[in-house]
Amino acid sequence: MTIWLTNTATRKKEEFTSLDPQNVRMYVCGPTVYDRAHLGNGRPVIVFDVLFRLLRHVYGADHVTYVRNFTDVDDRINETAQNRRAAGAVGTLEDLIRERSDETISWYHADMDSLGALRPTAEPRATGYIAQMIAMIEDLIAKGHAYEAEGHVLFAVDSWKESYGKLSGRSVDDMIAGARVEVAPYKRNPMDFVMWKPSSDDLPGWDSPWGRGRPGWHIECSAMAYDLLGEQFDIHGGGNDLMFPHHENEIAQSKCAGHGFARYWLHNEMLQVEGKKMSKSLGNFFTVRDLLDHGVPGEVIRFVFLSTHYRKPMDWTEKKREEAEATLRKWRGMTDGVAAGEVSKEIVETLADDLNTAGVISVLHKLAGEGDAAGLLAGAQMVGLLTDELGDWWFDEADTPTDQFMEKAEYWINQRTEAKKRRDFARADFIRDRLAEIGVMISDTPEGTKWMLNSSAARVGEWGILE
RNA sequence: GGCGAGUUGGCGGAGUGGUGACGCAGCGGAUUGCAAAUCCGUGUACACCGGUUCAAAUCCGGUACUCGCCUCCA
Repeated sequence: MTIWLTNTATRKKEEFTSLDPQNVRMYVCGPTVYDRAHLGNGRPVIVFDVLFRLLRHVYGADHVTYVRNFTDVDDRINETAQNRRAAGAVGTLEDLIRERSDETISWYHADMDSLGALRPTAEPRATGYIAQMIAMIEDLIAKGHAYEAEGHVLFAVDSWKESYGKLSGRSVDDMIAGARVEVAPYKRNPMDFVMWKPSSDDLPGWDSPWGRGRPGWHIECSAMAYDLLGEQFDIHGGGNDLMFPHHENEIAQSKCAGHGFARYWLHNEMLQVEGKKMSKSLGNFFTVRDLLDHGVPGEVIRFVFLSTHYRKPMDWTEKKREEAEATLRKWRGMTDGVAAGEVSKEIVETLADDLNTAGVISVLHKLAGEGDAAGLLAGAQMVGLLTDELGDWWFDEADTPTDQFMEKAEYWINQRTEAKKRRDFARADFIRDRLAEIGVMISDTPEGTKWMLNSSAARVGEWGILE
């Protein structure tokens, strides 16, 4: 089985080979834990979860290391903590910062679990690797790739000028021409970026050779990847908005420290909402939790995400949500009580072709059309769909929520059957429509009336509307 | 301005040198008290202009348009 991946570093689809098939290593940039994850944050999580599953399938579940960090050094976290302290919260600033990060991480876990994402092998927090970052910065200074200025330590892009910008296809000179960089008199080159910056007393800080301060954003990934994955590893992933400057800076730091760093770079395209960029100003900004709370099952979100290739912009629309739900409802019904078969070769090959998840869904449709429930289930589970964990939103009569609900439902279905026998179709249709509102979906079959429960119905359990 | 991605039938979305993927919707039919579901049937698609080729939606060049990044936003 050959896996093909589009490597941003070469702009080509390449055959993937691992440095060590016994331990395939992948690093993905995780969230800054200042607030709930928005829907866009979910995309790389699902994309790289699928890759993780594929790698585990090909190399074995115990032979893949997947690291995804939590950035818990951030001014927005500090701000929340400061506000809480001002509002009378007890504890030191560090405690309050920790509290904020902890709660955000627990939300993130809950939300991403709802999308059916496996937990990575390791989820390091930046604050746990300050010593490693300091050591790396010292090394870069010693090697002449970084310098201290006014309490800051900056990376000197001129010391790496020939390679800086290669990943994102820019040159230092072009970027300076654009000149959208922070003006700071102490920078040798305007493109130089901060690896360490001083902290005032009301900000979190750690002692360092350059005084009490905190790390810049990029150094954490270089340090953690080195510590957890070694000098060189297989795959580095993230959203394509991170390509520049974040990934470019990671590369500069790590390569200049003498590390081989990542061999394959993967970037997912951005998410849009109804054709537009999701942003607070457009009023189309929402979190994963918002959707879940509005009754959109995590599995439906996952399906919609998988239906677009990861290198294309993905448009979240209400219509896609509806179609995804209808498809999943059908597949869930078809595979209910069925044991998963073998994952078809076609599924794995399609997935291995640069994570063609949309193609996989096509194959799943085909299997469904052929009535191959066992194959459908196995293939879907390969990409994290139709799993037990994501099935809570859907269940049929075999999984009746309560005996009372069951009794009520059967009572009214019998009432309807009686009405039908009397040829009182107005009464029968009334009952059917009300039951649908309550969440009981009826269908008459040659074997009698069957029903299933749609837990996302508007008035679940409101039997009063029938009486 | 610089860099990058994209443009496929009503909608979504694969594919990729040579028989109209697929899903949804639509239309016709079967079935049904009516529905739903299911089944059968049903579609002169590949932004535009050149080029290469026996053959291009697929390769090459250009144009237009859309989107993203260049601001510690995945």
